[in-house]
Amino acid sequence: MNTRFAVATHILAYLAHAGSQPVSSEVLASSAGTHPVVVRRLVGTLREAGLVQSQRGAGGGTLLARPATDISLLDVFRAVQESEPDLFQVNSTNPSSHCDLGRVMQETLDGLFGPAIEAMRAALAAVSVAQVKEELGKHLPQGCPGASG
Amino acid sequence: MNTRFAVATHILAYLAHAGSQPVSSEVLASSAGTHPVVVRRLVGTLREAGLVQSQRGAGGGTLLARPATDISLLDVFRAVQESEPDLFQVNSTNPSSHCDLGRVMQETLDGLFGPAIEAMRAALAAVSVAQVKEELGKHLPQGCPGASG
DNA sequence: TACATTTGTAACCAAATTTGTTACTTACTC
DNA sequence: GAGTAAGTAACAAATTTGGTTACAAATGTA
Repeated sequence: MNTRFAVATHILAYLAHAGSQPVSSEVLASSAGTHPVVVRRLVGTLREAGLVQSQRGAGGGTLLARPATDISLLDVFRAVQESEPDLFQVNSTNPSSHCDLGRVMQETLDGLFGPAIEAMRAALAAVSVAQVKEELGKHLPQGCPGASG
Repeated sequence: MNTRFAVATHILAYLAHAGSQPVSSEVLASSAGTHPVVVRRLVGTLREAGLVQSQRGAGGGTLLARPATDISLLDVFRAVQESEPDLFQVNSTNPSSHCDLGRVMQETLDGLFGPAIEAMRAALAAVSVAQVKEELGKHLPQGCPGASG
């Protein structure tokens, strides 16, 4: 199973809530239910994508690189899912010897799956990390971090 | 990488082309560039989903269980992708101890990702195996199986 | 009946992926 | 200098995936 996308969204929603206050990998890991090193790895990916920035040393941590309203779930998806969804990939290492049917099939599938991928991307692009934070706030019971504000 | 969806579509397009003539797993495997047993495994899944039917013994093989125009890529996706896309799953085995944030996050993500999944499903539902076959025919160079008809 | 063919399926292996973990270096604050 | 926290390499365990062999069950044909 692949939890990186969900964990990344979790982290970004948390950072959105923390505002300009850097959050340590330890705190993020505790909240996301994983290991600090896993968080740092993931944060590294998000940093390369320009979504967050980090500060080393005492009092350091990670914070959003731009407003939460300017980060869409599509940005997160692109950053974390190294390639476009591999759901639609043929076995390119073993092309059919006959007429290179493998390549033709790939072309055909690309053309037919394109709209599906585009539709999903559009839907993801329509949701921002800020919205995720808002939704989280609504669902959180009172007395939890973020529930009040 | 997960090639089952593409290989399944490949197989179904081939069967659509073959019409009422059963096709052996050996032929399908050769065309899809994989192993006959892999094809039989996949065909087994498609059979459970009611998309194909098989005949054992000499002259046996697999054929479509209903017209290719009545099999959508969404049918294939559902049959082959055992669960809904796990792209959007949180690490449920390790929920955040504090306020069960993990569960709340899952609920929130489900609500926000829902439209993305629905959009992709709708796009997949709009394409039939018959259309895939047609597209393949267009792309195939002359002299290949299926290029003429 | 005997035989060839083909599916159904179990079992196993190798490769890749994912997550967790330890350990260590680098950088920054006090 | 001491303490804190990120960056990163390395490794292990679990899971997934695709390929392969082997064999039983079913089916058509001589």
